[in-house]
Amino acid sequence: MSYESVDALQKVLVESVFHYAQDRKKAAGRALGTLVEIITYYGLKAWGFRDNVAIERPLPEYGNPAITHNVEFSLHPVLRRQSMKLQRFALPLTSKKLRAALDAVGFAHSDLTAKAAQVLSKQGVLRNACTFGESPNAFCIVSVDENEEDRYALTVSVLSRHPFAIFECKRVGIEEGTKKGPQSIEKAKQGAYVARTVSSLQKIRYSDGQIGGVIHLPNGRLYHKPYDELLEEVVASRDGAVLRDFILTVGVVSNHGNWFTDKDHNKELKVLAQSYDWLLFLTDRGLSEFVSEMLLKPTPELTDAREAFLKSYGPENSGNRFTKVKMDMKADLVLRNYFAAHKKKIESWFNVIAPAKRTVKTLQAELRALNDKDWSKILKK
DNA sequence: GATTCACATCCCTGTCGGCA
DNA sequence: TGCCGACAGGGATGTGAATC
Repeated sequence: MSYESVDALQKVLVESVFHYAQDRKKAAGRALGTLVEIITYYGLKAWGFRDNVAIERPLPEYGNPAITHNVEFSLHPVLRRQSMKLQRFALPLTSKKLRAALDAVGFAHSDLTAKAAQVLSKQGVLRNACTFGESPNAFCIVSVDENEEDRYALTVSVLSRHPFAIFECKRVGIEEGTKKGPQSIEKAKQGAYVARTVSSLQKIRYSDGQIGGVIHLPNGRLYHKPYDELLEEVVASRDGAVLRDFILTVGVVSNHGNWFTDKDHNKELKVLAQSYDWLLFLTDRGLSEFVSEMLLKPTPELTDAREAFLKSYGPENSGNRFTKVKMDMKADLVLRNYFAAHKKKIESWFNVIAPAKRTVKTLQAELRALNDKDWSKILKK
């Protein structure tokens, strides 16, 4: 059985999983939001950005550091990287033990202030993109690559504090009893505000209705052009003056029957589309295919993910082990394999709403181009 | 040293009611 | 009917104290 609409699917989750909650629909909606985040995160990993991704980092507004926003996923330049293996290792893996292991392989980290964290718990729950050290300009994350019995392979990455791209996920359900909707779109506007305030490349409206882009250069000049043209120029640039504070902003919203048709995008969708550099729609078909294959009609390759999801909810759950941050180790492995094995199918789950006539492939190419810049040179002022 | 718990804070999602 | 402010429940995360 496949579900055409996410609303129908949400109702199935209400009955089958969230029957214990006071507000069953709200709990199911929250869980669907978590699934959109997980699809985005594991998608980014499959695209090759695992070592670049940080989760829920505070990001200051451009030129206004007094206000920061926690950003769901941010992609940062990798300044240093270290692969390592732990043999005959007893869990839990804490940041303290990790630092001792780094000392043993001669990886310098004294410039980073230690941050306590649990990389992998005794119960086999890992922390994705676990941050365990920070400095004014950089921070350090670790990923668990492989595990066999008591042996673990890890990758430690020192990332520049300033990201080159951010991703924000939003999901909005339909309000019961309304024909047009949704009303709760006000929440999605919060994401739009963040998208418009963090990057040095800012949007202005021309009198003819077109959107222009403007960057305030270090020499005091305002450099402006039609937005799409300037965006393309910045992504292709090697000039530190335009790249240093630039952030490519990407929104990922889950599909909703009332939000748009091929001919008509409603007002709220237009707000989002003109706020992010890229706005991706995770379609009903995509989200329902993932939920069906993982939960409702589970395929063997996702069994461990299903178990982790079901263990995470219910009146007697002992902590969530299926979120973008905390993930069951077995579930993590099957998700990584699934997203790597079905790249093409998963890309087809997304519609590109903005920019017009572009594809997900182009977004990947832009992210790779940004990642490949000589950041150590660009970030030197 | 690791784990558990309480608490605070923030974010996500859904709904209600007042107003024009 | 559309818009918007306000509120509420659920959940994620960080911190620090207590406990194992």
